[in-house]
Amino acid sequence: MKVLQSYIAQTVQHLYSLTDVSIEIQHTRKEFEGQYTLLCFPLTKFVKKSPEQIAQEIGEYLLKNNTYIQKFNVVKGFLNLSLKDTYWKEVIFEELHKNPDFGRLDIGKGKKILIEFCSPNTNKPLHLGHLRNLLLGDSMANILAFCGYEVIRTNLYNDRGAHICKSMLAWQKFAQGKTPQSTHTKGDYFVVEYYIMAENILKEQTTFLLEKWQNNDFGQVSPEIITKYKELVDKLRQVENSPKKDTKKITQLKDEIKELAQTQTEWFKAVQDMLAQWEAGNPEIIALWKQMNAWVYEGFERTYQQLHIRFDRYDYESQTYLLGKELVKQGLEKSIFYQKEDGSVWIDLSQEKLDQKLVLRSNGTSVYITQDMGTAVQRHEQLNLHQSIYVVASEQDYHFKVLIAILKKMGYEWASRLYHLSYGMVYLPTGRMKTREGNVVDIDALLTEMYQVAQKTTQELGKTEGLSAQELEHLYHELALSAIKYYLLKVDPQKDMIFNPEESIDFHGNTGTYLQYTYARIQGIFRKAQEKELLHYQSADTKNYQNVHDTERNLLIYLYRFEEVVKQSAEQYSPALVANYVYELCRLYANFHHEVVILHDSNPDAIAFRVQLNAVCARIIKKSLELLGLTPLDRM
RNA sequence: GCACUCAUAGCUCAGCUGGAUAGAGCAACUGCCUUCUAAGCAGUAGGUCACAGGUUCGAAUCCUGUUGAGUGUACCA
Repeated sequence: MKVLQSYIAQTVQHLYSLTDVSIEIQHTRKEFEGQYTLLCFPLTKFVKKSPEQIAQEIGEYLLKNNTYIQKFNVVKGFLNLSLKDTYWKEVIFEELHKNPDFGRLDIGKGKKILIEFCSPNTNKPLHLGHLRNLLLGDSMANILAFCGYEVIRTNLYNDRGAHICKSMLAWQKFAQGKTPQSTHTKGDYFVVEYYIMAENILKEQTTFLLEKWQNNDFGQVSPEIITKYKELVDKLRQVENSPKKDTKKITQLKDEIKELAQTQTEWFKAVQDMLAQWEAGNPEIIALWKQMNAWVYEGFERTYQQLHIRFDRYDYESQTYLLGKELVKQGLEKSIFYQKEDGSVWIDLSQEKLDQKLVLRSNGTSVYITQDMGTAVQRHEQLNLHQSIYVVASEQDYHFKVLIAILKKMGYEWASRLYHLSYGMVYLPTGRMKTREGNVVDIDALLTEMYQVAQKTTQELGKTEGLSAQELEHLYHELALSAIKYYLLKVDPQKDMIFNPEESIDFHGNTGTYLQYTYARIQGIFRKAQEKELLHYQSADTKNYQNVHDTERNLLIYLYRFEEVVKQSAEQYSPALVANYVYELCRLYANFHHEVVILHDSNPDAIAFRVQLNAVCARIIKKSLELLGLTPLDRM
């Protein structure tokens, strides 16, 4: 396409003496004859002729002067060009066939890039939301590495804070020394039981307290809290009694009241007390904290292994949450931040339309954003990074806008290269997942279920003769993974999506299974070739092959786009582009496979060409699958 | 209230960043296993690209407004 573009640029220069015009070429739509189409409309601005006339003139010139042009036709302002078989064989096929690394780029050569993904709390098993995060991060890392970047994969564990103390406190009070080992439970599932216990106690105590408050029984509650409570209740009444019922506002106010009551419960105070002890370094608390987190990490590791996802490093919030305070101090001196009377520190981002933002509490402790500032600066200084990518849910769009704006204001030149790879929510057909309501799909359970479906379907089809039990197990697991991974990755990251469990286990149509099936068929051809002793065709000369079939040409054109797709997916941070590409490629292969017989033909040149084309397809599909984090399967 | 994101077939999603008659899969219907894997292929049916304006040779795509949905919103992480 680039070659063609330069030919046309020369033509335009020769015919109209124009140099700096954009030459717009695209692939010809199926309904029309030809493979490439030049849009002549843009040229009408410079040449005082109709687009049809320009198309005709360029077409005639190219036909006369370019060896690869076979014929052309003009529809309105579209110049459709058909290229000779020699072009497909000698230019396109040659490059695809001779370059075993086709698609690999060096746009990231010498650049170090850090990608942070997953970043879970250490109090519950990983669920569907984490899965989308993990898959996006993993695939993005693969794609960037394929583009030449030195990629560092990191996972930031949210391992401290009140939410962690909740499960610790519940364990301390109720576990009677039980452990994951003693109960034969996976660590993350073990810990979440205590987290849920803690949440329930908090809920019970809150409800109890609210009932008392409604009857004006405030006990020892401080006057400020009482006034605040009464204010909120008044507001709620106003909204409820106003003619247009703002349900969103009502639930918001109700939540605020609940939160207020929560802070007055015994349980909440005990949690806060534990957090304070943790921060003070109480050895007993620290030991418990380490123990419980270790259980969770062990559980997480098993899930990562199942998914074939690895990290190069782990960051722990407990080690980074104090970072950033020094930066605030420096920024205060440079008047990037300002201090209020109560001692809290703020930044004014109203010029960026992001309002005022707190960066240090009045008691001098840091908030979430302070920590992120510190972590970003530390990473860039220690690792000499070119860029950082944060794979984090779209709920935090605002947070990352603020973070990047602050770092820019502080004068870090790399701040403009921080990128928030924001991905949309994963909903169930029944709505949003909520731990409390128990409609959470967690990764382990999903994998188990998919494994069973893969097993059942495979057994019903009965095509796995001769495979050992171990090989079968591998097959089922990889099929299950392929289905899930592709299902989540094919959707544009930034869009919210609905995860329909029934649809995701469907193995027909636009699915990961289909991709694997296509790949397995390709490999099947090579097995057959070996059986029939036809493998010598792999290195045979294809120069004499005439009459390239339509399906072959379509494959060549599409295979050749792989490089462009890789580049785009890296630039747009979207594995979905690779996913959709490889699906379309598999469809074209199925087409080819259906239309021509690869291993039987009266013409040996045809067999040679097709066997070699088959090999190129195998390579590009394999690479695409790997970029998405799927393990290509030779048989299924 | 304000900010950001989204709206395409009954459902789930594409649509190469402004190009031709908007594409797949699922679900429904019809064909195709005596040649390389039928987890497949071919076909039928299904659309006011939320709505209304604007920009221009040309708009699902860009701009403005309206409606609807989601998310966030100053001492939680």
